[in-house]
Amino acid sequence: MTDQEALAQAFTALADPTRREIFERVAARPRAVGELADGLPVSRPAVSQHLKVLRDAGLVSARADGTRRIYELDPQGLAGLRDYLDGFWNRSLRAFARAAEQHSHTRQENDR
Amino acid sequence: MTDQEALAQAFTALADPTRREIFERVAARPRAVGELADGLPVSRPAVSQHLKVLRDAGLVSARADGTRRIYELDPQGLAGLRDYLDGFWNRSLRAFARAAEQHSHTRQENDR
DNA sequence: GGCATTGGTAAGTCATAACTTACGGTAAGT
DNA sequence: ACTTACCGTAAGTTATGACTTACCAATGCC
Repeated sequence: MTDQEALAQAFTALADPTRREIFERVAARPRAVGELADGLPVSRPAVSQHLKVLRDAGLVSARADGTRRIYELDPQGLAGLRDYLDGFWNRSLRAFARAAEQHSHTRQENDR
Repeated sequence: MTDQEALAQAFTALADPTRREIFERVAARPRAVGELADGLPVSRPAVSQHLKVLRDAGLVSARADGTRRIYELDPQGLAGLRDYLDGFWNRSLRAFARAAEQHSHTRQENDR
C-alpha cells in the first residue's frame, strides 16, 4: 500500500461523523464492539463496518477476548496523519506561524 | 460553526485524492485556478468546486488579482486538524509509552 | 464598445458509501 | 450437547458527492 493510499484511507475514515465518534470512543478507552455500539444512533453491524474501515486505515486494532473483540487505538495511522500535516506546517507555514499565533498552539516537537 | 462541523469539513476535504492533490499544489505555492487545473485529470469547474470545499474547510484562502483568483494555504484549518490529532497522540503516548520518555504536557479529554 | 480571459454556479448523471435486516460462525455457560 | 452472547459478513436500498457540459458575471485589453 502506498503512502497516498494509506493517507486517503485515514482521512476518509475520520471524515464520517459516526466513524469519528467511534474512533474517539475507542481512543478514550479500549472497548468491545457491543459497548461501542451502545448509545450510538446506528445498528451494531454498522459499527462493525465502521471498525473495519478504521482498522484498514491503521487507526485502531483489535484483540480477541473470548467471543468479544476489544478495540484500541493504533498509533500507526495517527502518526501518518500527523507527519503529513506537519510537513505542510513546517515547510510552508513557518513564516506565517508567528502571525497566526493568536491561536496558542502548544506542542512538543520531539515527542514522536 | 461548531468544532465538530469544522473538523468534519477538514477531514472530508482531504479525504478525496483529487482534492488533496489540489491542496498540495496550493500549499507548494499560491496559484490561480487555471494553473491549478492544468495537468489535473478533471475539468476546471471541478477544480473550482474542490476549491470551494477547501475554502469552507478553512484549508485555503483566495484573493482577487484582476479576473484571476490566487489561492494560498490557510493555516487555520491545518491548525484545527493538528490540534485534534495531537490530543489523541498524547493519549496514545500515555497508553503505549513503554520506551517513550515522560511528557510534561498532557491534554485532558473527557471520557465518553 | 466589443471581445477575450478567467472562474464561479446550475443542472443532470453516475458511482460510491452508509445504512438496514438477515444470516453464520465461534466461544462461553449450564 | 444445547443455548446464549458476541460479532463479522452478505445483500439490498438510499443518500450523497464527484464529475460533466452549459451558462453567466466580472475584469482587462484593443
